Amino acid sequence: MTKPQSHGRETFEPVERAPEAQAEGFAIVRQAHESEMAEDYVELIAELIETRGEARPVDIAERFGVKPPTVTKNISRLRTAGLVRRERYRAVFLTEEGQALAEACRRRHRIVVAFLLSLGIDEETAERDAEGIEHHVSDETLEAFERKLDRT
Amino acid sequence: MTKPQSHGRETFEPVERAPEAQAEGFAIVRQAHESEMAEDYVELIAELIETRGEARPVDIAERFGVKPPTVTKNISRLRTAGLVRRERYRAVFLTEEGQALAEACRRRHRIVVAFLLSLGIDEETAERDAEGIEHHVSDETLEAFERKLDRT
DNA sequence: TAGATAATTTAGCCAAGGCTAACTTTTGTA
DNA sequence: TACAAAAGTTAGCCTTGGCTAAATTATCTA
Repeated sequence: MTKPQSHGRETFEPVERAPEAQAEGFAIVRQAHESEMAEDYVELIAELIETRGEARPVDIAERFGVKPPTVTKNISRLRTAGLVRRERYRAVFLTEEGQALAEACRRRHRIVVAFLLSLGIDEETAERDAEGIEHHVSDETLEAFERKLDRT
Repeated sequence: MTKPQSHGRETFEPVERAPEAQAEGFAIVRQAHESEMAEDYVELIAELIETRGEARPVDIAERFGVKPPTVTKNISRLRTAGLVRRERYRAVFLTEEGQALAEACRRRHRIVVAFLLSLGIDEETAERDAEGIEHHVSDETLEAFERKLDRT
């Protein structure tokens, strides 16, 4: 089934890593998961405000494929985190902090998508994979993506 | 702060996507999160068995940076899922299915790491980013990574 | 402008995956 | 071989992020 391959480490024994280093890596991944919700929301909210002037819970729910009560709950978490400002039963807006985060996330998202496209991946797949990948791309890796793009 | 860039879409308006397509993308990401635990565990268990003959909960806990009770709980979930076989108070082993999954995950992991290294990213960072990224790489994207590696 | 419809929230449920404290079993050694 | 230390489990707690059903508020339209 798995045809013999031959790039780099493929044939080496697994890289030996100190348990603590490995544990730290998993801690980073767990942490990334915790900020994913916030990042996805501010990103989408910024997009909705830009394209239609406001971000309504009903639209957020539709885009995420989630029910309205879930959005209400998450929005209130974002409010607690200081990323979002709003009045009950009204549309959602971003605080300064929320805007800054959204800006950074959208930039990263664009870079990841562009990078995947540059590998010859189709748009649909690039967009979907980027959604999951972007939250786990370190600054170093993002820079590497940019470098590759610039010399295309 | 953000210097003007110029790769691909960077300067375009956000890609307009149908809400359903976007929702499906997020559903896929959520699904990936649900299988992450299983994938990380079988991957590590396979590694431990290979390097020291058995996978003990205490070692699994250390590598993940997690407490033993968490490992017990998750192992029992894997058992329910048919990925793992074991007796109480004993080391953990993989079922056929578990081994197959571990094999696929390790292969994917190696490819992602090798690909990041090929971009000039340092080992430590490549290893850490791969940990998060690997679970969100589609078959198409994995193939694209392989193609790039093969022509290096 | 009143009443129907649409949007939002509240309350309460669930599973996942963390944790600590306390208990049991296994292992290693005096 | 008995007992101390190490490993594993159990019980019970917490937060996150889903859900449904039902209540409330806003909006649209006849």
